Amino acid sequence: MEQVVDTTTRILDAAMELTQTRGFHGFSYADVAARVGIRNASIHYHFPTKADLGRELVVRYRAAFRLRLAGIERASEEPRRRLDRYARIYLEALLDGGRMCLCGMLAADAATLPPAVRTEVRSFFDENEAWLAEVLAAGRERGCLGFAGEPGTEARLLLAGLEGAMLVARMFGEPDRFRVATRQLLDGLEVAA
Amino acid sequence: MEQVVDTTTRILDAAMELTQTRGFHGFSYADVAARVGIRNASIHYHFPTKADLGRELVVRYRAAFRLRLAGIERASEEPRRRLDRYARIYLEALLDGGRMCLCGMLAADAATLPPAVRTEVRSFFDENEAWLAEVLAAGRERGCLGFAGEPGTEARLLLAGLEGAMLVARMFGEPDRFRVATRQLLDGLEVAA
DNA sequence: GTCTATAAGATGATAGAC
DNA sequence: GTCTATCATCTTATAGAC
Repeated sequence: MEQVVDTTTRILDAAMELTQTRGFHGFSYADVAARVGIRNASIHYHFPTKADLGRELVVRYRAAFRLRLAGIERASEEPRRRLDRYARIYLEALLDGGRMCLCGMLAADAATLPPAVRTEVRSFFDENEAWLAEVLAAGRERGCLGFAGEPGTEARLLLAGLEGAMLVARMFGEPDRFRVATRQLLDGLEVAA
Repeated sequence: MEQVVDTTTRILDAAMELTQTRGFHGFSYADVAARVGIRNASIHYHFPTKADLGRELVVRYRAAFRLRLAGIERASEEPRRRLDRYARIYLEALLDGGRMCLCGMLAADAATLPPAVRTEVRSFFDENEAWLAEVLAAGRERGCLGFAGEPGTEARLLLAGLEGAMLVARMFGEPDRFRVATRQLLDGLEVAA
């Protein structure tokens, strides 16, 4: 019976959960080692420095997000439904042990982040804003979504709203706050009948 | 020539700036000591533990906010203008060395926060949501603001939007992102002519 | 790939002199 | 009130054996 997932992946899984709940400086190699069941020093074989680990964390996160976005596109044509499913990604993190969005958490750590990590986090926001902007633009063109201004700025507002709602909901340990905020945020985009 | 501000205040000032930019675990007593110009150990005289320091930080922040809210109420009767001024408080932090809202930052640290600090942070959000809810309710009653649902839930969305917009704007070092988001957020509350 | 051992530095905190 | 000295502990990281 072989290990289903390799050590590198298990390290990333543990580090991701720790980063999402405690922040990049809120955990140590010792915490990761304890969860993976190896020794502190062994992690350095897979990720020489914490910056390397952090960078890989976001690279993988971005890749996973791209897959989910592609999945959303396959699952539904309707812009509003796509936005619902998008918001659900964040809700799932919140329900999974009160996790913050990985990049939302790292954004809080911005000032102390290794430069390579910061670059990746920025790319995450750029990518997601671009995707949301396209969905919003398509929705307006179809006449099912309505908003003032550019799709790009509306996308930024939406993403910032989701991150902020996560942040506060987590502070209270009330995922429902996020649910309510999301509904309100997306309902506000519906075209008035 | 006496010291204009006492040491306790100067410690709080330094610790606040560090918390807003680096997070609660992103600075040490040594960092504070260096900025205040005293020794590491001297801080313990004023704040025995870091939890004490953190708690006082939020207590003072809340008091300062209450003063600003009172100032806004004196400065303007108009709900929309009150919201503008309210958002400006956060913008000022962003422009002052890229500071996050103290409690927004601490919300990211929620999982690792001393219990006493967490309680204070929650109170900050409760207080501000209540104030915003009143402004929103008054605006709707006057017919100058419009929104669906309860003033309380709209207030939460607004506050979460501000926190999230700060978080992302800071990540990019672009306060203008916050400015744009704020405008969009508040314009969306204006009643359609 | 994982281990033990170890380093060099930082961390929050305390005791006691001044 | 602030200092020096000291503490136990934790941190990231490296060297070298297995």
